[in-house]
Amino acid sequence: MTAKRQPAPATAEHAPLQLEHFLPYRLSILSNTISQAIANDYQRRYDISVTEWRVMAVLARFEGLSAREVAERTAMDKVAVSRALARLVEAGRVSRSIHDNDKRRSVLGLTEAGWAMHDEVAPMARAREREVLARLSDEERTWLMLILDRLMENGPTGKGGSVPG
Amino acid sequence: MTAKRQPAPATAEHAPLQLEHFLPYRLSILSNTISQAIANDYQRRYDISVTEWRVMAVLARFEGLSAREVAERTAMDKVAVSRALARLVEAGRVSRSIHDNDKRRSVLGLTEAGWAMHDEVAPMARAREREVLARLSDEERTWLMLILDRLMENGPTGKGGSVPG
DNA sequence: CCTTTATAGTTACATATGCAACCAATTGCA
DNA sequence: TGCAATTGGTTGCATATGTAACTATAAAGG
Repeated sequence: MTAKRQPAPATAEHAPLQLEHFLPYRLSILSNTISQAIANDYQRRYDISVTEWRVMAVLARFEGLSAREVAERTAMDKVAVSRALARLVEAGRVSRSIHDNDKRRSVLGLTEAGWAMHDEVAPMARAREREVLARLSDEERTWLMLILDRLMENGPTGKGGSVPG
Repeated sequence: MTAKRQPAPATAEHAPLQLEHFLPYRLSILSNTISQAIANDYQRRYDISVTEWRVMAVLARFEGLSAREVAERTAMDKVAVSRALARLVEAGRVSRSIHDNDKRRSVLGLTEAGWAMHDEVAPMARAREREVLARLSDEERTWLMLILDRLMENGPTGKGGSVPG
């Protein structure tokens, strides 16, 4: 009959991770929960996924990008972008034409309907972000931004490229 | 060369999101990149996924948990845990028996092989974490921990507990 | 020109994940 | 007891995502 629930006796020899203090784990929980909370605001209403929304957000700022450029700006891979675009074009939210001087490239932009949706979702997303940041003091917010900049410069692992794969 | 991509003319009227400064987006990139970097260290070598590793990490600290308790401690849902356990038991890394007084519950723990793997992977994971944190000053590290605590207390959206236990 | 190599984007397949329905053991309570 | 409600866990199905292979243009070099 072994002891009940305490940290396993093996602890001393094995030095297990404390997941709840482990940075990657905490970031993952935090990130998922926040993104999910925002997504809930629009996913059902507009039948759109997070990746699709990100593509729209980029196209709202940069008119006429190609799919590859969208991939760069969203840090998504090109397959994900391709699929998101297929759905968005199908739904009439994004327009796609072919580049004049390079028939491989597409030229992308939001349609009227795309803009209409964007103009409803963007403020909701910003509101959620404010809600989260409201839990912090001014000082903490300043540090957070600084720290994120630091962690992400040259890619989060410092190895160079981001999102290894 | 065509003019460098400017914010679309529509910007003024539509106030698009600046994804690269949007907290949820940045967290998501950072989190994925770090987790992926760590996962690369062990995924191929041991044929194990991030969720499986998390289950093992919890079982390394708490011997004899049930599947539901593992789910609580990892913030994964019970289906994910069930599937991770199926693979881990199959691979001989986790032992599963039935609770004496409640035949629904399983009683889980690492096997010899499980411990052996754990003892190789845990130090690598910790090393990666240190690598990331090394980009910050002592002061920044302190703030980061504080800020994460703050953002995650009562669940990241402030709506309800998400990492109980 | 013709061949080689690179680039934009799509498709196919295999795996992962989320949700709902489900089975079985347990508990609550009339 | 006996039956409804609850809980631990698994399974099925529908989606999502990553990797590699593929098509089509384009660029580079003989």
